[in-house]
Amino acid sequence: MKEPLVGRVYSILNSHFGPLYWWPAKTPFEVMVGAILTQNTSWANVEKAINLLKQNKMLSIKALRQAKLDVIQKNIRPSGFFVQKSERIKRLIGLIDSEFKGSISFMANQPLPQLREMLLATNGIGPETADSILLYALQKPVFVVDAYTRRIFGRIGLLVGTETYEEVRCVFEKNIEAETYNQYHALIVETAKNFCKKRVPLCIECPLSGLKLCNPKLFL
DNA sequence: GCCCAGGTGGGTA
DNA sequence: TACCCACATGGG
Repeated sequence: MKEPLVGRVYSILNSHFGPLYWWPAKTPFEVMVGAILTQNTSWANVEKAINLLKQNKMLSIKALRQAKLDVIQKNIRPSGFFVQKSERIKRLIGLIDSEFKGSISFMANQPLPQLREMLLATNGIGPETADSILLYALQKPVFVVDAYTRRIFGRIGLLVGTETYEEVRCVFEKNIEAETYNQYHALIVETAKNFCKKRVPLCIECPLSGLKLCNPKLFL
């Protein structure tokens, strides 16, 4: 079937970009906040919000726990959807406090299935946000599926577009090593940022024939 | 001025 | 299940 392509694409992208050391954040909690702020939002706008939070010494679980909603909203305004996102940040902190003693390191020691279930049960945390938190903040072996993943692998022909989130995640998790989940998602985002808007012709080596397939009508 | 961005949840048929 | 829509800012 087509699935071995998942591993092949990883090799191609990894040799092109090299290690990317994701997620772009200094602490696990910063990853969590970033994961909420980036919901349907360009990273450039998220960075503005993150920088505001840093400037105002708001980017800690303690500070955001104490902060009122309207204060959080002023800080995260550049990332858009700031009313919803401020509530989502509060709910995430509420989960950490009520279920994990307010401790992210304690949270990280809990088993993956329960963690994922609790995150998904939190209003405003869907599968992508949950998995970004699990993988990049808590170091759990989960592959993150995002719009870039669907776009790139749709163009390649590996996805038809009707797959559910869980179906796409399973395709990746079955075909690559857990140690590469972190780097692979980073490579996908990097690829999309570098190529999708520039309309670079799709070019990939066929794993069976070893021939390079170039389709000038298909673009990443 | 228009389109889109590293989603999510709620409503409707 | 399969669509629709609201949510909001900032860059191209």
